Amino acid sequence: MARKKVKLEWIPNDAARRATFKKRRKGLLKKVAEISTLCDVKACLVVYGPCDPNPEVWPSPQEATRVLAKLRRLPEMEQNKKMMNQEGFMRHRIAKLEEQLRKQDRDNRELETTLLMNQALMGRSLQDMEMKKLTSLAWLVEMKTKEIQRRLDSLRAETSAKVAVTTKTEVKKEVEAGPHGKERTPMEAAMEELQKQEWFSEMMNSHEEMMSNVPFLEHGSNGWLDAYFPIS
Amino acid sequence: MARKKVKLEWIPNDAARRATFKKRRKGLLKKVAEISTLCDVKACLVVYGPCDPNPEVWPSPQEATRVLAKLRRLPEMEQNKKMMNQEGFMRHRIAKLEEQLRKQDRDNRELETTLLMNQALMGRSLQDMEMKKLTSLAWLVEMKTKEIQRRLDSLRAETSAKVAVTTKTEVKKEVEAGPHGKERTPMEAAMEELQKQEWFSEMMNSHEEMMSNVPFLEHGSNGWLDAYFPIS
DNA sequence: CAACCTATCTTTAGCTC
DNA sequence: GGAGCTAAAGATAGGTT
Repeated sequence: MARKKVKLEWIPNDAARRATFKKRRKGLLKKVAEISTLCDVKACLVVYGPCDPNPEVWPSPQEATRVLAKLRRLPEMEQNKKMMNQEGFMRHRIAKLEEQLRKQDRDNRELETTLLMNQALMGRSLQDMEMKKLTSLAWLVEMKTKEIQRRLDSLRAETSAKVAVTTKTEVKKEVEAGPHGKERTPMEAAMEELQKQEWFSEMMNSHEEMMSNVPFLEHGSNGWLDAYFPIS
Repeated sequence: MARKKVKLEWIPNDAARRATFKKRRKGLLKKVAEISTLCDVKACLVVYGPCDPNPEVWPSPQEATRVLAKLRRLPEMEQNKKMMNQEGFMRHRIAKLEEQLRKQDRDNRELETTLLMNQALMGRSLQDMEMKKLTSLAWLVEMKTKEIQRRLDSLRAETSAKVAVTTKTEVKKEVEAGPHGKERTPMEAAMEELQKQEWFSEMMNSHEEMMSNVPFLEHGSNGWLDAYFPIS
């Protein structure tokens, strides 16, 4: 942008590239902050450095994560509406899952808030908060914590009762019943096929690890599932 | 930035704010793309509009998701370390809250995955698949079908020739049970499933028209076909 | 409301230290 | 490598059509 017009292409010179990167990243951050202030909109920016494994994030990892969370949910809802509705029961299940997701999201945010409160409390107390205020605030936080704890517990109970059983078991039963049942739906048939895939069983058996390693959307726009199980 | 210097604060005027928003968002997107190109770094940007529920995303929802996914795993124990530790118990509570948060996050992702699976199974892949690919797929399946048919026929013939003595009905049963039995190949299984799909039948019924559009031979390698329908 | 205009403000490439 | 400088390139506020 100056002294010489630069072509929009990879800068071969190592030093020049790093310099440009630093300058521009700084500029970007400023711009994002500006639009966010001027127009009062939510926004987030993540820039990975060429070397540094942890990226520059704006406005904060928490916000960014939350912002992204919405991203995941909304686009998919749209697609569902467009799906051929010949399988209403499926849609019903999906709707239920989505509702659960939203619920968990709310809880998540609540937790985040509490966390933030605690952090803020801690930070401030170290600086300028008098003991009195600290005490009362601590009390407030305590209450809040317990309240959340109660909610979590009940949710957990409710969930393991209604949800976990409903979701996982139901699906499993359906699939297993497939060959013996009467008219298994295409989806059920597909599920049955799915279960025969080695990778699938492995996945289902190691949820924990799976979650962190799922190559979620690394394939084309269709997502990885298409590659593994495209037909149905 | 022009004509008049604007203070960095909320723009009260509604129209002006929206105008600024549009312009600046555009600019931002460009900048992000630029730094990404010039310095070859991963980056993503999400900007929510004031009204529009779905945000502007760069470079793509998928990429953004992936970029932010990393963010989730690494982040912030760093900031906490910087806090002076004269209040260890507080830190302890915070740690606990964070753990809860992480757990909920895992659950969230689990739900998301389940949801995705359901959606995918419901036919998302079908919807997204372009006609060309479908056509080619149909062609391939056609070939496979015939191949299997031939195999069946020859087997049938061979059997009835050699084992004419044996109970014919028995042999016949065996043969026909072949594709449906335990030893059917993945491909055969897939075939079987395919045949149950309505869209598939329709396609096979309008075979003539399809054949004129098959781009199959133009593909250098099998490309995506392998993914969709691996040749066993 | 979008497209275009342009004076003015902001960013930044290339240099120097 | 980073800090500072400056001139050129780029972004854009406010206005016009």
